[in-house]
Amino acid sequence: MGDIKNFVEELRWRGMIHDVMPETEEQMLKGMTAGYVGIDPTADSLHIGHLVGVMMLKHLQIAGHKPIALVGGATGMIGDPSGKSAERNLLSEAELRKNEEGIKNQLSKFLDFESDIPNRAKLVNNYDWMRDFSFLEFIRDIGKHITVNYMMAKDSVKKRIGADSKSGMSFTEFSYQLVQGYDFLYLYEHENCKLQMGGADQWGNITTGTELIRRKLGHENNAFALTCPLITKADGGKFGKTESGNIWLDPQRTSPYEFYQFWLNVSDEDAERYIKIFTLLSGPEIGNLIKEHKEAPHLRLLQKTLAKDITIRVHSQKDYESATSASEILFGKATTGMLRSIDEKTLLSVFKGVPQAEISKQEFEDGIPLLEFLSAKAGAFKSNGEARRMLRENGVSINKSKIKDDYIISGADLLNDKYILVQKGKKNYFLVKVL
RNA sequence: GGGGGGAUACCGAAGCGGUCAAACGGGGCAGACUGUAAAUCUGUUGGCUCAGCCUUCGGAGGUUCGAAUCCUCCUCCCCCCA
Repeated sequence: MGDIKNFVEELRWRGMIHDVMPETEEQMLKGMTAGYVGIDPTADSLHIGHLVGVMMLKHLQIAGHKPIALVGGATGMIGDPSGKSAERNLLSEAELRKNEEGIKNQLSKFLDFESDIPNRAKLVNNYDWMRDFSFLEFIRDIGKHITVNYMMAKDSVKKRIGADSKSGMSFTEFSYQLVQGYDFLYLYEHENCKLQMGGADQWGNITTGTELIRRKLGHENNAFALTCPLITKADGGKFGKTESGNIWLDPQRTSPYEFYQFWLNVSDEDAERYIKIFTLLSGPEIGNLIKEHKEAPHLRLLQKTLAKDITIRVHSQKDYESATSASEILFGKATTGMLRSIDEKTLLSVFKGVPQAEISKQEFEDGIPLLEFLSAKAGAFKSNGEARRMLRENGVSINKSKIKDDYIISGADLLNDKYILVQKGKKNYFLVKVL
């Protein structure tokens, strides 16, 4: 340890810097510095949108600095107005604590909280210091140092107060930046934390913090800010969302197979950016990968490398392997015949991440209308109408063979005597088990 | 407290007495093309026992042969003045 690497430079070549406060780089080179990222505990799991912040902390630790993950128990009860057009629902304390627990577990896959090193990672919850801070104390000791004029100048506020705002802004939301700013002040004083990082949308909130530190503690007290660009998709869509919602780190919410598939499906353009952000591969390694990928784009080396790296880190080597073998069977040249030749154990492991449904043997033998089977039973469609439509569009397969609306499900369709594979389009699979 | 504006399907937004299950855009889904990519093109996007029927346009009533469209009351939101 003791070796300090150039943290800012590392993030820079990875394209992870949107904005840095002047002299931040100098500070980070002086010696071990603590830096933090705030995480909203809106759920008991992180999703991949959180991953950028987590990676920043990871790089911070690698560079020899001390990462602090701040779970925003208190701020999470308020809701950050940045980037939101409407106020959010408030969370109860019980929910917050449960969420904190889940987040903590996931973070430890990335950060070293355990070792006996000086820059061991630390997890804090701002609820613990905000809880007993009375309103009167707060406005007297903190609110005093920041003018409303200053707060109103922030984009996050202007957007909500301007004429085109649709819902106005509550005092609670308005106070948000000050509460977050106080977090920074608190960590500065108690953890000697001099840096706050976050997404580009956090710049305003972070600088309220550095401003507060300067005004309350005096000008010799300098705190720093660094933000990374908001992760986007080349086509303008939201990063980290799919039809079925967020991509979570929790395997209960997003199976390792889906997780792997998400990264594998990233576009070429995005893959080049993502691999720098979400893996720890070195510059030269990434340069080579990009070069190789361009020579044979159809092999999708970038996507595969990216997906592998993250899946193993978040899940495990084993999960990665079963995800790839499942992908192999589902997207490879597999045919109905091949499906039939797979033994039950393999079949089940392949479809571990695929939605499954059950149907009784009795019901099956009595004969079941195709539409009902596809929608109500298999769960592939929300309504019979949708199933009908998809059949018309030639988008439904059973056991990898396209079917028409006059198809009759029978015992001949059973794989291993009890499974039927329903497929909607190319990528959506559903496994029905006949018991 | 006063005045004005608004609430339409996943989102944005038309419609202002029948031809409205509701234009248009975005998003979603599917098909073609491909590399399980992007771009593009096409179809589709309330439900059903689907060429017919049923339930929808903030809520409750009313006018009318007929209402998302008119009237009354209610709820919620925004803006301006005090």
